Parts: sequence; structure tokens; C-alpha cells
Amino acid sequence: MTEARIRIARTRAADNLVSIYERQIIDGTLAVGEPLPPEREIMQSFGVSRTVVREAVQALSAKGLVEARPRFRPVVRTPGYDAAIEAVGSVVNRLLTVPGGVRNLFELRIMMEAALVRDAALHADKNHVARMKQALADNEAAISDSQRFFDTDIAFHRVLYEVPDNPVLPPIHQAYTDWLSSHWTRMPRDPEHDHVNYRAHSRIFESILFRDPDAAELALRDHLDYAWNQVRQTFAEP
Amino acid sequence: MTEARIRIARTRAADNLVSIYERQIIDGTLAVGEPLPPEREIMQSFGVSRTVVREAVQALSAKGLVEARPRFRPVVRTPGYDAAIEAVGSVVNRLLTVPGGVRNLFELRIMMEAALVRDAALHADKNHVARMKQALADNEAAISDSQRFFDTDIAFHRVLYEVPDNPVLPPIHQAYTDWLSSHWTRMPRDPEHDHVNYRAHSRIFESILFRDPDAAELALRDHLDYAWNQVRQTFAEP
DNA sequence: CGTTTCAATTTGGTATGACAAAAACGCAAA
DNA sequence: TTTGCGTTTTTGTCATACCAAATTGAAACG
Repeated sequence: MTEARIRIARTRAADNLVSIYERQIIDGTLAVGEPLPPEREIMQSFGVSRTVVREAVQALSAKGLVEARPRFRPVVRTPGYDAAIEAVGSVVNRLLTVPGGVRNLFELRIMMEAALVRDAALHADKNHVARMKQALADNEAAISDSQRFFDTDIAFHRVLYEVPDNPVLPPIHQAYTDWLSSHWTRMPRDPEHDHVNYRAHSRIFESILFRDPDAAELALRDHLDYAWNQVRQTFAEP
Repeated sequence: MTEARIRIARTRAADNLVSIYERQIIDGTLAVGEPLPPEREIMQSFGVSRTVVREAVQALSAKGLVEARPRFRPVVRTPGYDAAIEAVGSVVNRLLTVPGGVRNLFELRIMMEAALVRDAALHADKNHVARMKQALADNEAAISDSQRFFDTDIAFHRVLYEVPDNPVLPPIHQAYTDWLSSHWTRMPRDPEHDHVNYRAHSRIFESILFRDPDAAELALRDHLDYAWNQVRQTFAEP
């Protein structure tokens, strides 16, 4: 993507190594969980200096292909959407610092979940409904237990991301909760909020049961608007 | 995110530099577009070796804070959603290689644009409608001019991402088109496709004009399902 | 005076060697 | 077999050097 736009991006030696190991990891030559060869070994087998090797390893780490902890051999990561989204974590954290960043991401979330509840209302099968019902029950049982309510709240929403059976979606949900949870912990704790939120979840669930996408979307938007009013209080944003 | 989960990740020397320059870039000490100091200068002012400096620069580059082209001084990037999404480009490219990756991302796109046309049908103002109308006209004029039709096609969809006035959305559209365009060159070129696609765009536009979100969503899903059948042919995926 | 050319300087990319500290390993003891 | 300890690897960092490309500034030119 970037590369295409850059003028005359002459090849850095490290890039070769990166693409080579990229291929080896993708086609399975390097198994998941296995450590990369020692740096000196890579040096010799490719005839490059350790500088280049280390640079390549760092690039692979930034791409989320390997997990490089200090002082440890880099190990090949399990490929997948979780790893990818985790790799973009630092980027998104920066987005949260730009003016209005939290609001923009939250609105994106509202838009996504609105689409998800519509989808759920139309396509949720018995299994999904059962899971939602269970999550809802757990949620009700956790009312006024601040931490547990938070967890069950997340669990309820997670089911929505699982309905379309697209493996990209659950990691996105995970990302949202990770990035926003740091603010949710600063949110005012009030059992009254729990009741309101539980009723909102309940309303969403019923709309899905009735196969009514419009009602489901409306309920979801009411719910998240309310949640946003809670979240925004932890910021100086207008 | 990752860092919190890692055991005892003792500070690497480069991390200090990264956070220092991160702060300087965010608070404006280092203006956008300005190059970072030369590596040798950074060495001296922080008393570290060039190895560490180069490692830090690479990390900053991976985070999307600076743009480092080979042989050039790294320049501070304009912060924002474009830069962030571009920084995740490599990650997403990898997602496209996992089995079913293209399909999953395409379905995510369908879900997003379905939500967008619903939103447009409800909230598009005169200005947006005018832009869509113009884009549609351009699209019609480009029929059977393969390259221009592709461009105007993209431009039409882009308007949809601009309606909600959320700065996160246009870069997402940009990302989708970037990823797609690499496959577009392999797609079958047929003027008949252009006609079908133009009529689909036209149908979407009319549904938005009539303030009919259901019709708009239906039209968009038909359109993208058709597009998917074109795209999938460039893959071996079932 | 402005523009172009070209050589000197600066700067990034890479290689090499070295050393401390931490991890991995192997071996011996319980 | 498990545990503990010492040895060997391996990584993190530093220092230095060289090359090639980019930048700069002076000189030549119109």
C-alpha cells in the first residue's frame, strides 16, 4: 500500500529477510509457536550482518507475525485476526489521543453494532438466541455487582459479533472493549445504571426474538447513546 | 495493549526514545512534515548508540508517527486516521492471505456499506445528495472506459463514507479500495459489467433520494453481491 | 541576478567486533 | 524424576568503520 506510493524506495536489505520469513511463516515452513533461528545463524545463512537481521526481526514483530519479548527468541505467532488487531493496538491508542478521537470510535461502534443487531434480528439461529438468553440472564444476576456487570455486559455484546459467523468481527469486539475499558473503569458506578443497561439489553434481545430489525436497531442506539453519555463524562470533550 | 500482558518486559533502551519522540510529536514540539534530527545528533543528545536510535526510528515508523523512506530523513507524519489506517496496511495484507480472508473482509465491507446507505437514506443532506448525483453522472459517462469506470465507481462509494461526517470512515474506504485495487487489475473487463454496476449505483441513489433505507440496503447488497462474484473469480477460493 | 552544475559534505544503510546480562542448556545431586 | 547449579548461548547494547546516496553550497554559466 504505502510502498506503491513511495517514489524510488530502494530495497533495504532487511526487507528481503522480512518477505522471506513472511513467506516461510505463511506457508508453514516455520510452525506456529516455534522460535526463529538465532540471529547469528540467520546472519550466516543469508550472508548479512546482524544489524540487518535485528531490523528484520523488529519489522516482523511490528507486523504481528512474530512475538518478540526482550531477551527471548522471537516466536512465530498464531496467525489470525486476533494477532492482527492486537498489532494495530498502538496505532489505535494514538487515535484516541486526537481531538474527538474517542467519540469518533464510539460512533463507529454504534454504527457497527446497529448493523449487527439488524443482522441478528434477521439471521440469528436457535444457538445464537440461546447464547444471548444465557448472557442476558448472567447480566441480570450481576446487577449491582459492578465488575461482574461490566463483564457480563461485554459478554452480551460479544454474542452479537458472533452471529454473522465472520472471524473478523469477534476480534473487533475485543479491540473495542480493550480500548474503551480503560475509560469504563473510570465511569460512575451506580446500580441504577445497571438496571437501565440490563433493561436495554433485554429490549434488544426481545426485538431480535421478534425478528424486528428496526426495533432492535432503535433499542441498540438508545442503549449505546446512554452508554456514551456515561463514557463522555470521563473526558473533557464537549 | 500487548505490553500489559507481557511478563516482565524490562525497558529496552529504544523504548525510551520512542516515548520521548512520541510525546514531542503529539504536543507539537516536532512540527508535522519536519524531519527528525539526524541519527548521529540524536545519539549524542541522549547518549545512546546509533543502534538504539535506528531501532527507535523504526518503531516510530511502524507506529505511523513518522514516515521513513530509505536513505531519507524520517519526517513527522500528519497525525490522523489516514496515517493510522495506512500503518495497519501490512497487517491487513496478511489477513488477505489466510484462508477465506478476502471473503471475510469483503463481507465486512458489505455490512459496513449497508449500514452507510441506511444512514445516508435517513440523514444525507442536500450537499451529500448533490455530490452523489455528480458522482453518478461521472460514473455513467465512464461506462466502457475500464479505468475511468473503476475510479468513478470508487468515488461514488466514497460519498457514502462521507455522509456520517466521521473522519474515521473515509480512510476505511480508502483502505478497502487500496486492497481491492490490487485484485482489480486481474478482474474480467466487460462493458456489460459497467452497465450492471452503473444501474446498481443508480438504484442505490434513488433509494436514498426516496429516503427508503430498506430499499437502499437491498440495492447495495445486490450490488456488492454482484461485485463479489466478480472479485472471487480472481481467487482459487470456493 | 537567477539558474544550472558539480564537487564536498552530510547522512542513512550495512558490516564487524566486543562485552554484559539474561536465558537456555546440560549435568550432577537429592 | 525432580531440583539446583554452573556453563554455554543468545540477545541487548555499544563503538567504529565504510560505502553509497542525498543534501548542500559554491562555482560556473546564461
